[in-house]
Amino acid sequence: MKHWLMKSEPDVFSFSDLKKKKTEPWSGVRNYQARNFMRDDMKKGDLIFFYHSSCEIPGIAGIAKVASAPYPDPTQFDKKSEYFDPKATKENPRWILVDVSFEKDLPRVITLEELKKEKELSEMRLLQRGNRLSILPVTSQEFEFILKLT
DNA sequence: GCCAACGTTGGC
DNA sequence: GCCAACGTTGGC
Repeated sequence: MKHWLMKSEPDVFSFSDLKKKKTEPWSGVRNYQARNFMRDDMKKGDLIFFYHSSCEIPGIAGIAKVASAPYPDPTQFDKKSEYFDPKATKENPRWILVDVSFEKDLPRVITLEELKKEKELSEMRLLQRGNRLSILPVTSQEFEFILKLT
């Protein structure tokens, strides 16, 4: 099983929003690398760190999981959506997503500040310079280590 | 195929 | 609000 970290701005869609809704299609990803992770590497049941970005206290807010196989992001076909892509067609969809579902709460938010302090996490993708990807792989070792921080 | 210009991300 | 870093676009 692979592990992931997915960023979301809590003002737009927070971990508690996911908990309320149970499952959410991860629409709106418009970056090829992030898309490829969802299309090629994610498997139903993979565990996800749900990360809050661009907010007062950035950090990992909870655990989610991949809840579907990959399928075309419907917002790319929707002219009224801010994610509409005129170059995408039903025959040739450009943007692929998976459903993400609530898995479990963490005892507390694990802050970015905290993660940065851990020597064991110095290689973590999230902490590398200039990382802007909204979906990142997390190694099993990193995943287990971070769980123990709570 | 190169690269300058521009837009976006996200921590601070 | 600032700005570093990076992705995308489009002219050539």
